[in-house]
Amino acid sequence: MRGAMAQESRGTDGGAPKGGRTPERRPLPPTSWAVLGLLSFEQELSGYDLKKWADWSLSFFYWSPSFSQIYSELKRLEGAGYVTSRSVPQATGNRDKRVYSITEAGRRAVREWARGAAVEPPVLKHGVMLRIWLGHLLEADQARDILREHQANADKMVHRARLDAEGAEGEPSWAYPRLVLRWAERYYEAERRLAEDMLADLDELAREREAPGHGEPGA
Amino acid sequence: MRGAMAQESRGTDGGAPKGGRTPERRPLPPTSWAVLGLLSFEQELSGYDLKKWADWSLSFFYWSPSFSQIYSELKRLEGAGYVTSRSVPQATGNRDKRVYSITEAGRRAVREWARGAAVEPPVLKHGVMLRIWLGHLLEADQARDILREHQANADKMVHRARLDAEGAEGEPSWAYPRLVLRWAERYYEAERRLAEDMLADLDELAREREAPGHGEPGA
DNA sequence: ACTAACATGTAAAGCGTTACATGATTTA
DNA sequence: TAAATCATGTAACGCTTTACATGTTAGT
Repeated sequence: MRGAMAQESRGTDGGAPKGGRTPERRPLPPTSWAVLGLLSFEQELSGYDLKKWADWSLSFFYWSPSFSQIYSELKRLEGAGYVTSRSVPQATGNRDKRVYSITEAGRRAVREWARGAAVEPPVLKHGVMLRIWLGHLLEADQARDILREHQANADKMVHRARLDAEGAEGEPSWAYPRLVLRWAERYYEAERRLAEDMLADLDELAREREAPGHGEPGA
Repeated sequence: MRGAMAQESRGTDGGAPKGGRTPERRPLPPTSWAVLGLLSFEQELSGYDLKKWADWSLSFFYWSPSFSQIYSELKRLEGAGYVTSRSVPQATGNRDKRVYSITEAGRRAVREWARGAAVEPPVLKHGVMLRIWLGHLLEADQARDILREHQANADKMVHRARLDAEGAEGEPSWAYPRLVLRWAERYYEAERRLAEDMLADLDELAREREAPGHGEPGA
């Protein structure tokens, strides 16, 4: 069974509801748009491929998905009629592969989302800053150690983003992803610099505490 | 007897398990540490107060909590024995207020967390960059519009962080929060600058597309 | 012989937001 | 008289991660 001619396309029921009540008219969550967005570049991708592409570019500024989330997003998108899939038997006796493509409706939907969405401030969850913010609970010099480790992490990201951006050179269809990877490179450089500034501020704070009585005379 | 006047302290059962099996030995989620951290500065705070303090500082780099989350976190922390609460009757016929304080066990726990947690890369979810990344779906100049609106948002954040940092001046116990607010100020300035660089890159991309054939000769 | 990569999924549990519910006081 | 502030919570829902389940092939 399961694929006479490597085809067996499934679930193109989406779009129009079949029952009396609408099955799901709620807007898709942002991560769905990210997956659909990935499919708007390439022809056919498996869940496994999608994870790789996401790690290669989206992970720097948006999202580092798990396999399980990729697969459930694909199911959702298929239910909405935004992607179709077909099963591809593997030559090597390995498990069959299911590859996904964006539909015309899907392409229209991402385009509308990308054009019409509101400009919202980025969401940042900075655990390092949370710990510095609790500096009164740290031991002497521990804030410094945390910041230096954070800088090392930022350096790694700079290099990764640079490599990935270079990998995108020459491909005209990746012009925008390349732009964003360049942005990411600079972003993590900025993180590094900001940590440097904060280290200087910590020094100043320590100096003020060693020599009290010099507190701003104006206040 | 732990308070007889306007007291009614509840839920100090935490710490040691009462049944045969341990009720919850899982580590607290990061947002719990954020709430406990807030309580490590001030003596007694209500859920409402906590929200205000969180908006004032944590919201810039970590978390902008909802009331419902604050209240459920407080319940969790009370169950763990990290905070205690007492009810304070309001003079004005308004609903009673419940104020929370950190316990010694709580203070020890946050301290250990702040000192021992791993340095993890910050989590960033940048919707603006996601849309630029999908630039091939946008209309001409739309990427630019998005970036400029993003810059305006960043400017607002710079001003807010500056004001809040100034508000923290002179209070020695807020030295570290003030440091982090200064960091936030510079962070949003950097966001602004990065958007400026990207606008320049977009111009360059447009020029390359108008005058083709100049593509890097070395490749 | 082991590890990494390929390949896809289910189940459970926790995190977090949004909507709902209630009501007094103060300020415009 | 309308809105904002003070004040606390429940319920529902949806997003996300983690653990589990399974098996082949290629490289070290």
